[in-house]
Amino acid sequence: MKIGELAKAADTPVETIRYYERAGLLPETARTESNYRIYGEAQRDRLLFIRRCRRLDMTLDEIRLLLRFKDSPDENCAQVNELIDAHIGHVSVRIKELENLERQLKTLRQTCREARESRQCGILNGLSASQESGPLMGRTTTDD
Amino acid sequence: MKIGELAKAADTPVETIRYYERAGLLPETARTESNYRIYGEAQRDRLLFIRRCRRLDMTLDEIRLLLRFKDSPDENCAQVNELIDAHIGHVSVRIKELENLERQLKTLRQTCREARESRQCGILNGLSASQESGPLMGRTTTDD
DNA sequence: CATTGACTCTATAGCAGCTACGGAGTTTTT
DNA sequence: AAAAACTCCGTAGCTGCTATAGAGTCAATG
Repeated sequence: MKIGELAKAADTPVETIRYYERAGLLPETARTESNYRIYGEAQRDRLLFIRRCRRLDMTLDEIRLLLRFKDSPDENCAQVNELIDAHIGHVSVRIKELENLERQLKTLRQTCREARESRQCGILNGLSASQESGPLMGRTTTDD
Repeated sequence: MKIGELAKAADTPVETIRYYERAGLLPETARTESNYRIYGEAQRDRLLFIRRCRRLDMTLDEIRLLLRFKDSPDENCAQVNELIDAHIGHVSVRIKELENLERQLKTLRQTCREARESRQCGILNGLSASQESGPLMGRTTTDD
């Protein structure tokens, strides 16, 4: 199949497929006389694999590693397990960070519940650092 | 103060300060005869404001908007409130996405609890898409 | 007073992971 | 035969920095 068909089959923009080739995730493939790329099922499966990993938010580097293991089925997969564990670790750290953030933002939002002049806006004032102590906890101006 | 001192005062790399200037977040500032940037307290506060926002994961575009309101204290701050609400929305969406991801990754991880040959690795096989149905739920090879 | 070291300047390139051009050639459809 | 749709390549853009290179400036030391 040609690149456009592959693009459809894997729901991936054509540009991205070429990008993956350049990035070394997809091998350089056969070409027609007129220099069009031609793909087979194996390549499509490989691309689907990549996309699946991307949907799990893996980096291209991580995916490269996984592909190496796929390409050498005799090797021991311990590193794959490690990678996934590490990835899970990153994700859960990020979740905690974002939950923290969410809490801070909501607290901040409380400081200006209604529209008013910017100079009195609790949010702007809250962001106008003075003490770097708590996570924006020190209330400044409030509605109540 | 010179840029290096400001950098210390706001715990921000010198390069980043210059970057913020180029990006229009910090105004072009006065210079010494020898073309060194000179900053006052106002600029330092502005930088601290920016950094505080960044720690809340706001984009530079969002921060630019907030700065506009800070710069015109007479205006109504409704848009500030909107921005924060929208930002909270983004963050909580992202949290949900990541929680989903975490669940998927953990499920995937279960499919290969011990090291073995790559060809038998439940993770690699699980990622080797076949049906795009569930969130990687279809168990393939398992340890038990 | 000369030299070293720390600082500053600008301009430019790099990171990730694409996305979007522009301009040319090819293939398919009408 | 002409038009539409596809493909090619190279390059530039996005975000928010970070890291060079090469030059100039300033403070402290020998």
